Amino acid sequence: MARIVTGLKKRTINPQEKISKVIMASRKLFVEKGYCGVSIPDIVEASGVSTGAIYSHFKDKETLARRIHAYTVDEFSDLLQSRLTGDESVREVLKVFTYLVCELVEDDPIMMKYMLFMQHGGAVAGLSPICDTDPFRFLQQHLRRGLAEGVLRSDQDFLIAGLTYTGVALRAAELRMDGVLQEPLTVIKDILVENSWNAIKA
Amino acid sequence: MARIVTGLKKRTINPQEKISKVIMASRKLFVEKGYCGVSIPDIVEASGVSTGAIYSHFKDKETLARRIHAYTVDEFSDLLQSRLTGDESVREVLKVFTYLVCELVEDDPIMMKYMLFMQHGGAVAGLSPICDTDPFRFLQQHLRRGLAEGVLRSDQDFLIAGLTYTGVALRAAELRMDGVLQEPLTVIKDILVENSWNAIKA
DNA sequence: GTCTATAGCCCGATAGAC
DNA sequence: GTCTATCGGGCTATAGAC
Repeated sequence: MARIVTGLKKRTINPQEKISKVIMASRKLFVEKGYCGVSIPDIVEASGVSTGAIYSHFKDKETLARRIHAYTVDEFSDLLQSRLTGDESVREVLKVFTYLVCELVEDDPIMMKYMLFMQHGGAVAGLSPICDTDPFRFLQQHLRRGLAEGVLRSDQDFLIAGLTYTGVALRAAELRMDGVLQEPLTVIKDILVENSWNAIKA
Repeated sequence: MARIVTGLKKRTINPQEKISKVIMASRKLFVEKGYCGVSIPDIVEASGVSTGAIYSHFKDKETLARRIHAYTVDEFSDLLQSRLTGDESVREVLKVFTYLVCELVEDDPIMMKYMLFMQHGGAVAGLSPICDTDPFRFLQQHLRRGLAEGVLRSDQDFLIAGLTYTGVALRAAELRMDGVLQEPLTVIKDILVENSWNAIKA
């Protein structure tokens, strides 16, 4: 208690900090090796949090995976919302999405890889596909509006328009993170915006 | 050659048949549960081939995974080539690709899921990203030609044009296989062709 | 809440009969 | 080539001291 020899004490005070460490460290490991390829001892080593502490905060490994999933989707959703004021045109909203993806790929590739790759290989059941989460539904709303306003080609429905538009940036993200694309996406983001808009515009 | 009395005999004669059974059964399992989520006993049960027989044909589990990878890439490449005569326009080649993806999603979803999802979660090291394999390189060649011929917008390089075009069909495939898209891709393939061509055309 | 130690389980890979 | 039986190892999750 009163003993404060070094700053080390602090670490034991805040459990939230440990939870956060575990989530970040294991998200990184899951992205690199897949859910089943990561053991609890791996997480202990990478996070610096002991087995006991991990199990005191997460019921089991699967629960931890679900928390990571929710955390990441929320993070992406918040980032997208923070870049919008609410009165953008459909075209502008979509552009913001593409910019965000391009910048995340370069600034936080772990998070982006998780978004793109983690869902699949359904070792953990019941995770909603990333493309069916809030931020993507949000885009769909705007695409409905775009169709109603007549700025989008009318032979497609909003789902097709959405997948077409987002497919371009998301595939660019995949190729960049697989090392196929040498150039940072931040350099080519405007070309991607133009390509994907041309694909769906009226 | 020598006549065989009953069909049963054949099974023990041909080891290739077992190899094939193992590859098909484990590809399906890998797609469903991920590499690490599938045990050898699982494969034994699903394929009907015993542990010993599996290890006599594949050095270890990782080698099996690599054989599946190679088999699948070859299969896709062959399918693509079989639909081409060699004197199509760039636009036609690309259309053939999109059609193939759309039809595979409906006819052989396991194979298509493998193509899309399996690479990631690199439990097995040294697998070339699916987007960096023969069929995709082949498309890139045509896109170079398209740029040279001036039918594609000239501010993009062939890699960007390629990822843009293929991104549309591949994302449609993802969403369809995740259950987000209700309609079979065979129904919307022409819209996808039009969208993706509009994205890159001059 | 947090730690270490360990119980109990199942896996990958092999051995040895056929 | 193919089978069954099994070994050693490493995993998840828990127990019990602090």
